[in-house]
Amino acid sequence: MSQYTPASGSIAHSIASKIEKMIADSELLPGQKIPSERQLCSRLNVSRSAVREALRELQARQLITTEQGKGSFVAEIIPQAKQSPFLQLYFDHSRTLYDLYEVRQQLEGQAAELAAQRATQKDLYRISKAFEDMEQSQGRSRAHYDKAFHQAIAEASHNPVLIHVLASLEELIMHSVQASVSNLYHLKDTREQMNKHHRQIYQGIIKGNPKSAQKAAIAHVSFVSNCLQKFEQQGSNVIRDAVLNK
Amino acid sequence: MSQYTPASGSIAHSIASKIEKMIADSELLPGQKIPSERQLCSRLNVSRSAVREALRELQARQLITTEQGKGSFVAEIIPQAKQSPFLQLYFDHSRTLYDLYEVRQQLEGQAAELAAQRATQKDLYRISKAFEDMEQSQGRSRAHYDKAFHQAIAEASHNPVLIHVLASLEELIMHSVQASVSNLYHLKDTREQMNKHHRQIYQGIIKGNPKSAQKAAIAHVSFVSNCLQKFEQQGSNVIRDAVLNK
DNA sequence: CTAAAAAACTGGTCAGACCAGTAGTGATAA
DNA sequence: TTATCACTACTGGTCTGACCAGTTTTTTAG
Repeated sequence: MSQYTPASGSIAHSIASKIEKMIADSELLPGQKIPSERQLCSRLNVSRSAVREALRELQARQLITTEQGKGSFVAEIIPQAKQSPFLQLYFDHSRTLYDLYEVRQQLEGQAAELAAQRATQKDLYRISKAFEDMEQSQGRSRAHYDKAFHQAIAEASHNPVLIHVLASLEELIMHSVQASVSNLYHLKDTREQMNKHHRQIYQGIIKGNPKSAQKAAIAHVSFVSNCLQKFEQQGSNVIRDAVLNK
Repeated sequence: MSQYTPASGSIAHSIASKIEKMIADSELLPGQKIPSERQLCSRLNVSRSAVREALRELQARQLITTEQGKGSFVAEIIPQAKQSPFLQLYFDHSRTLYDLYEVRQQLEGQAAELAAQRATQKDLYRISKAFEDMEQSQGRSRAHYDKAFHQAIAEASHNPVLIHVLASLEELIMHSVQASVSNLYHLKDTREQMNKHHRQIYQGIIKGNPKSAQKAAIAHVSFVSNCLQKFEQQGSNVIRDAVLNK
């Protein structure tokens, strides 16, 4: 076949998308064999290199597995949703979680500091509401309000870059950590400590005391980081025990 | 080259792993260009198809982006910051530059602080070299060494997250600002002020004084930000005059 | 009928060619 | 002088056809 087709994106990618769709539509079932590369070539009227790159893409995304001499097969397990690339990258280093929190600590501190300086009435209302919701909530929903609280503070900094970066870090952390922050709430003293931190941050912002808010935010993130670090080491059995004993 | 190497897994995958590791180790920074496919071919002594499949794998995992005619680039840790409609919205406003520097200020401070604590002999050597190169250089190349200096410090923090975020911010700043930092050097008093800052940062790190280094870095970034802000307002005619009068 | 050998698959790699965008260079025209 | 445009030398994208290295099937020799 001649070599034309300017194509949108790339042929290889469009092939990958086709196969992906077939898998998604259950036309190809897990464990099932995918037509051989040479078959796909002639059927789709493209070169083998294009097909190979397409398969390599699906391979990287763990949608298929490939064995030399045998063929390519639809992967058995698909469940894991897309997780952030950079995290997968760091997954080996357990230090990564610490690194993430180290940076986050600094930026949360800055966000709280700026929020104390710049928050409008509207911002203060939102922060107050988030704070109260958080105090009253329990269990799983607590994590949600926790997040909302921090986000409200970030937005009150009125620095879009800061907001954006913090949101990115949040996402990385979410994907990274197995023991969700919500688990920490199951330990009584931990919970009380975090409440205390939150109140300090809140007070600092409301009263327009930047340094106080910053300091509290840094202490808070630092504390959470340390707790998570401990759990990472001991495994999550501690949490389970605590939950069971409750 | 002949085609041997039964290889474990596959050549393509091992190439991908190599590049992945370089990204993880911050040897390749976000936004940075990856050697062209043909360069990688000859350097690694493999065929282009193998290289292409490796890049396709990294592409699928969103660790790199590829553009026809341009090349492949390490992806940003801050997802689609440039495309983010949220940030794009603010990009016109000159305030955005201020926002960028506000965050950068904080992170450069942290980087300097950590560098003063964690820098190895190798790090110190690199930082020293960058510092001396910068002091001796003039004109356009100065901006290059300036960047290298800050980058060396960031890497000495040994926090990959921090390194990547700073690199991403650098990218955003580059895109945002018309008046390059290098222009600032054309003003004598500005130049001297920056030299002074750089020396303070350098001394703080070399002597292992985190707080001093942090403070100097924050002051430095703050100063640069203010200067740029001024020029943005007045237009760049001031710079031109200064250059002409020299 | 069985077991070993051969043939016909499979994916993995290599080589060289050409197409299609991009960017820098230099010559030409205004 | 400056601005424009064609040209050239990059970049990635695709195609072709060959050979290597495993796996499976078929054939063949015992």
